[in-house]
Amino acid sequence: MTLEKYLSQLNDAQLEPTIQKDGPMIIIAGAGSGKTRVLTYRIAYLMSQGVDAFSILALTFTNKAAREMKERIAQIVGASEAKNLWMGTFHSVFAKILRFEGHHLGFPSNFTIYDTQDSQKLLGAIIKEMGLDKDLYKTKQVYSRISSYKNSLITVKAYFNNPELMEADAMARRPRMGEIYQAYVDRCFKAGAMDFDDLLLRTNELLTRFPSVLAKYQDKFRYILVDEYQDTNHSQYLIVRALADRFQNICVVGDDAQSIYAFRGANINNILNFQKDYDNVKLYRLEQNYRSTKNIVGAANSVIEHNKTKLEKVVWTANEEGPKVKVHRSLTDGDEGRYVASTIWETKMNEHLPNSDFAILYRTNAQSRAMEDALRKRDIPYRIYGGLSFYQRKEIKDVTAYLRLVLNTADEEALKRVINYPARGIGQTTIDRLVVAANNLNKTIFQVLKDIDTVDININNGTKNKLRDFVTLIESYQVMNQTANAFDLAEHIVKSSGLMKEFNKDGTPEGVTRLENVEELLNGIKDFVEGQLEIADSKGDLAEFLEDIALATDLDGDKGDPNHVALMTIHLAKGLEFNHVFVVGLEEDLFPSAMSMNTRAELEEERRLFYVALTRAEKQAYLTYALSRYRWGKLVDSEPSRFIEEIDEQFIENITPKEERRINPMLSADIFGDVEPNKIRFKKPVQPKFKKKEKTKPANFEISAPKKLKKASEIQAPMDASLFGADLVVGNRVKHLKFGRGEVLKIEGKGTDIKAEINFEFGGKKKLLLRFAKLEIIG
DNA sequence: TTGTAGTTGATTTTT
DNA sequence: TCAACTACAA
Repeated sequence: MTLEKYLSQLNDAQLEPTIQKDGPMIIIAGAGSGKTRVLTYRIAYLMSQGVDAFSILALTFTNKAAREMKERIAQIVGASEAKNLWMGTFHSVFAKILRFEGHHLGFPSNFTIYDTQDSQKLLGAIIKEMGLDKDLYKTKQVYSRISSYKNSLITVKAYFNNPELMEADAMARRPRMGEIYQAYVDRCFKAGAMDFDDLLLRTNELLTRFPSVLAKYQDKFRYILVDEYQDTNHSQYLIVRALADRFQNICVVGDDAQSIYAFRGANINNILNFQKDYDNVKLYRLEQNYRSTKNIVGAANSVIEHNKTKLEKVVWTANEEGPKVKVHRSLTDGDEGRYVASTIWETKMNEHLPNSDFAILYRTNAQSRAMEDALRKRDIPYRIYGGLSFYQRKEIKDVTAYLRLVLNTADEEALKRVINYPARGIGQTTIDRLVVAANNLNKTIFQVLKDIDTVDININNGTKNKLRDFVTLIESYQVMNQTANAFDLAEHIVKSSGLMKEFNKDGTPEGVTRLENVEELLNGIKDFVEGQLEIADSKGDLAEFLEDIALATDLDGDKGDPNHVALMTIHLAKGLEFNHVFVVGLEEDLFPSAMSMNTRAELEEERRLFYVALTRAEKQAYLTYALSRYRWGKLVDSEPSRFIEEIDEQFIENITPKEERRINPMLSADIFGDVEPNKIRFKKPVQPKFKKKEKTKPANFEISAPKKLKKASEIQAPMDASLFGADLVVGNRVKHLKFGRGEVLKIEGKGTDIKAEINFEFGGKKKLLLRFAKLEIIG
């Protein structure tokens, strides 16, 4: 397909910014208005106009968004050209640049990236070393304080020059914040480590202090595109400004109504004031929503109307009206889960939908449990996104800490993590003394370890021997790293360090899972090494792998069976879409969160978050809430969220759960008896205490549903058989969205259950249900 | 120095 | 509720 054909898919509003080649421009893109399409086609268009892929920089909010966009561009311009684009998150792109240029700032090219955990551990250690009260200086709070300094480009020096900031900290009874900040920055520097915020802050430092470096990258990135501009913080804003300053070919895309990261420093003014930052800014609006039904768009619009701070725009849709947004009330969070699970079950069976058409979105990760339990009872496959990501699990961090240390022996957090794990008889006292010695001598801990014989330190000879053994161990890994690839090294480390034995030791189910996770990590390294070898200028070495995982999120690398219900926080769901979306836990103090109701700005952010949630839905949105919910292990009463009330009534339908009345006559009489069907009562009802929430569950409810379903699928079966797989035979070559090309090995089953075993290029042999798998026959 | 029992405190969101 | 940290005994 030619580029013209692609461009012809766009409407006028989309086409204009797509082929606007030069100059500063801003695209205000409403939810579901096809902004990703505009961005990808625009990049393809630029390349068709002779712009070198190497000089295009596209910054996205997640790695996943970057990867998907790159894939789509590859389809248009070819993979080899698309490969040369600079496309990724702010963090990953500038981490790469810092590896090249970090030496200007005194950082080694193999610097470590500290994750939140590393940073907080280091801060905890510093607070302890300084002899401060840990209840007053809570590591989490100190960390977020420092993070916000960094995001606002307040360096240690700037901090001490700013009496207001110092006073604010003193008022918060933390007068020594500045010293902690200083110590933290020093220690990171000495460890050859940068935290997430440093990746941006140090980039700024690099571009400001070294004009030649700035000029180099200004000249390189002649066209800059920034997605999700409403979520950029001050630090990111300055980087973009600096780089775009020379050619001013800057295109930012965003939606102020979807700004949901102010809590971590995103500045909505970046998008509101963009037109003031550059001359002759072209403004485009994408207001037609292609994603959702009229009812969903209408409901979302009526909610966001309540916000005062916003850019004017009218999101509309030509899509069908669709069903109304359904609002459901439950007694408890457990009932809420059962309602969601049974609705998914019925809908997917009645309408023959794959699990992947459904998503459950919530405000806090803790809410996933009730949903999980209910889905598991009904055998509905699901996947939880976010939460504790794979790479943050203890056993994974244990392994990667060894890898980090091999690469960068200055990495203090990695060293502290592994020096006595598995146990080697090197205790806390010894480590404390080592840290003190390292600080006094201005050496890294590893250097002190290497010089343990000459350093004046109060450690007995037995322990010294253990320390020497440890040094020898790490150095042997370093030698191996010279020649072996990342996989062989990692495997060797897991076996020889005693980690494997340690994980093997306990036979508990958790221990087994841990082992499996380590195995998965090793497989991941193997895949990475093999994948990287195909890329020309990549060695497939350890450093690249570590950088990859340091910046990876759980949303990345969506492995396994793709046909599952998605569970995630609303924040994670941004940019995604699903046919059926359940937004659960719509209760005051939960959503909006109790911690975000102090100021109008905070509440408006919660409302934008709700707007994002609602606009994820294509066909049907459900809003659910419970009258009481377990929080902190206690059953607490809750009121419906104000956001439900804010939706224009014409777009919603209140579902009165019949089974609630049936099994709880007392309830229907006392509480709901006088409620009209389509009206929700917003006064807090007098709540009888239900102790045994499990027992109140109607027993026949779960049994009746599957029966009904079977019938439905039987009726549909003959029709389906003719639709799916009829023309697929063994030996066919097929193409799958996720697994790529493959060959059909076997076809089995009949009716709706017709399955094919296919050997894919990515992922190997898979059995797929043809009624769900969207296969394209290619030969 | 190690292991365990008991206590605490956190649940807002994440690159 | 539960994980993570602390204090204490061996």
